[in-house]
Amino acid sequence: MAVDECYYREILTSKGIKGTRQRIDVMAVLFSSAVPLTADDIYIHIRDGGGEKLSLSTVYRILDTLGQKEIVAKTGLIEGGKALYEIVSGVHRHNLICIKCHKLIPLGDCPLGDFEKNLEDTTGFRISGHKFEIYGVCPDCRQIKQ
Amino acid sequence: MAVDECYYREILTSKGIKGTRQRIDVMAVLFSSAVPLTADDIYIHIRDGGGEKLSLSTVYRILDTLGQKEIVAKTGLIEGGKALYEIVSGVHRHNLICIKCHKLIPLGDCPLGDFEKNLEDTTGFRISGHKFEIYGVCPDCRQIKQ
DNA sequence: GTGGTTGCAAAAGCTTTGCAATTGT
DNA sequence: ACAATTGCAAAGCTTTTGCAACCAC
Repeated sequence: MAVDECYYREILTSKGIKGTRQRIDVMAVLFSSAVPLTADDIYIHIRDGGGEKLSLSTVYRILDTLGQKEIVAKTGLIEGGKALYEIVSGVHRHNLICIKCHKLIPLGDCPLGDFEKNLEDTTGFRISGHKFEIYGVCPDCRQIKQ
Repeated sequence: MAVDECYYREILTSKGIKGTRQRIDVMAVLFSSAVPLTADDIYIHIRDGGGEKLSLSTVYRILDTLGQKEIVAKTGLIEGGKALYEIVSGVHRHNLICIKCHKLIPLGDCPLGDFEKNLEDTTGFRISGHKFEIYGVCPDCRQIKQ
């Protein structure tokens, strides 16, 4: 995917940082994921996928750097004790998470626009964003019924 | 507050676990807090407050035990790398969090009941709960304007 | 008295950091 | 060429765990 690669490199250089192989790989994984990922998820994905050389500490450093450039955001949520990261994008996504099989289903719309607007008026906060995850049991796991 | 103490002890024994000094202290701190707390918050509060003897690992163990008894819940959110815990209550609470000073303002209502009901119908999930936190800049920090 | 709990210290994660080697511009 | 970035290993966190001492029932 040379096209994507150029795109990611362009984003990086436009923010004044180098377009390294490792940064591009991390961005590619995050951009192609519908759900937030842990640093370890990203590390495993790149190591087992492309076969590129990469260390876990580099992933952490890249996530931190991309966070400062507002390309990536730490979600503030944890999964199994690990922090979750996602691409910052105009599109607003939330997930439906199965508490049995841990499947994540991305939801299309965000129903919270009006609520936030109302909140700005009543509290004086300038609202910059929110985290919203819904938990339940997915249809498959309901059938298994254990 | 002997009254509260009896109340907490009663909750514990009704769940089949012992009403120890440490458990009662932890419950007292959590019940009196409007916002979720870290294990360390609770530890410091008890150690510096009542002067009772307590170790941090005990706080973690108590939070785990109370979690299994569904008296307390790990929120799934992190604050400065530490997990947050809160009392499980029928009342549904969410927080407005200032990204500058990290103040947490509890919000009264949960606007998500209808949304969840709708989601159950369209996805087949049985929804059991959700996490919802809103981020922004509080009025104080907007004035400082840095 | 007895089993459940605690304290302490050590271990086990996740994440960060120092430093020499490497790489992108 | 040079500064930025990476890899490795070690350190720094929070959280968990083993075990002897202790305490609520």
